[in-house]
Amino acid sequence: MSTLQRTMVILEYLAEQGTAPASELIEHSGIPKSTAYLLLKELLQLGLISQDERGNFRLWVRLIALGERASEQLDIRETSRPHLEKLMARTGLLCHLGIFDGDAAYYVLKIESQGSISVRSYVGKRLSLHRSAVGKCLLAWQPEAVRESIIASTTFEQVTPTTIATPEALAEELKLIRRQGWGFDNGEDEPDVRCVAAPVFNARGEVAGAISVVGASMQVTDDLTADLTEQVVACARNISRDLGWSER
Amino acid sequence: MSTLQRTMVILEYLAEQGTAPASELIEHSGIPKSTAYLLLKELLQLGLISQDERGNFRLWVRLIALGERASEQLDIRETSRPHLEKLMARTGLLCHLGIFDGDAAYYVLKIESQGSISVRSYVGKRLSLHRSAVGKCLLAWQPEAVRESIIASTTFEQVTPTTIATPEALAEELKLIRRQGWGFDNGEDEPDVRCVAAPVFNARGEVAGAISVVGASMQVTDDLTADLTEQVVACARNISRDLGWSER
DNA sequence: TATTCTTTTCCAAAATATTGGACTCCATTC
DNA sequence: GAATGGAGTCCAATATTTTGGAAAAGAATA
Repeated sequence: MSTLQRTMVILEYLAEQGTAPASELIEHSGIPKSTAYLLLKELLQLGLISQDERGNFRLWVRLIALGERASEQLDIRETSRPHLEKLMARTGLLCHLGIFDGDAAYYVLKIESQGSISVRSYVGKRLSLHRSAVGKCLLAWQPEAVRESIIASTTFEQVTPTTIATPEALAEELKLIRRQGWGFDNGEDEPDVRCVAAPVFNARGEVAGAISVVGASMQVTDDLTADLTEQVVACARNISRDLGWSER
Repeated sequence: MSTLQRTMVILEYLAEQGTAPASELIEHSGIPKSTAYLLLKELLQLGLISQDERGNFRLWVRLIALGERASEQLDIRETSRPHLEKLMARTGLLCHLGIFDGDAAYYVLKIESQGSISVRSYVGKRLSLHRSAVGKCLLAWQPEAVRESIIASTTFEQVTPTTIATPEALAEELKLIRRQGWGFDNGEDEPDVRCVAAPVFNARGEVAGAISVVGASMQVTDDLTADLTEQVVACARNISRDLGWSER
């Protein structure tokens, strides 16, 4: 495992835990003690982490700086923001933009509704590709080779009663999503949470991201779904147009 | 130069430039070609950067995720936000919170005023410790050893007519800042930009950050300064209290 | 299509980082 | 105050990464 991979393990762990002592980082990462201390020292020097008076480490200011610049420079994020704000205003629901990376999706923009619901989400949240509406949308429009390979390497833990359980079922659902032009999540990752998502395309016609509205199942009732879907799809299409996409 | 340092050079360059081809990164960083390609490949795999169809690199989603978590977990930032919002409402000026790291200060929070001024700043912006109000405040209350060593290693380029030019002048000014409890910047980094800053202390009485209000010199006139200073100092004190600080 | 230029990959030698284990330091317990 | 145990450092042997140069693959031009 390279230094960089090890670094990511440590930073990700701190991102989750907030703060941790060296011993915990060593145990979690499995890096030999002596190397770990060298690595931590270097991360400190680079301002990626800091250490408080009790010796605990936490993420630090250089990461904030880099993350902020990365956000600003992500075109799709800035393009989507006004559209998602409108969508949120209309639906009153929590809205997200997610993008695909490697073997997962990540929220990169979150527009909160006033009556903040109990659904916990945050920018940077990692989403499974087969247990989230955004993930499934992103996966559905990946090039076939990528899609196949991801399906093949997915492990289908049964997280809730509705979690997709087999590669066949997933492939089938992705086909459905492509056909209808939008995806959904009916409590597949967290019970009682429902999402509707739609893909956003760039000028080259590739899927650049996916937007979703999220709500508790009492908010996203079956009656509402049709209307909601229409709004999400329309919003996604508007963003795509702003990104230079045009149908056919 | 270690892999991690090289990585930072590349990421920082992309943070500045937004996007760059491999050749440019190689030239800028001075990393040998073959190593650079290996490094870029690894950064791609980790989702720290991405590559568009033309081969250009840019910062990517894992950095957004890490930066976002780092922000959220920075207590002083969340504690300061409401106070700075109030300060902005009262003064109508751009407000910042900056923290110290190693040999520079960084903005970690920015509260913009409506009539957005021409002063360009952003979260993550790196500030010189001797040419900014926030930097000078942070430096003024560092432990003496740190302060001395930073003064000794500072290079005093004359960026504007008012830039502090010698170690002696800097030491003198820091003494003044400590005595009066607040700092200022009279176009020392950018001509025509004025700032007033005050230090924020944590429960242990250490300087944890500094807040500032920024404006063009026509906005921050001499008449206004006294009143502004009072407000900034009061705001900083309130934040310090929220962080558990108590005077003596 | 041939030619040139640029980008990217490949390789074995050289440089660098990593490692286990022993050691120091310091706080806590007996 | 001796004994225990955790945290952190140090070192020379070992493993890994880095490197320049050469070659391959692509792009751009003629």
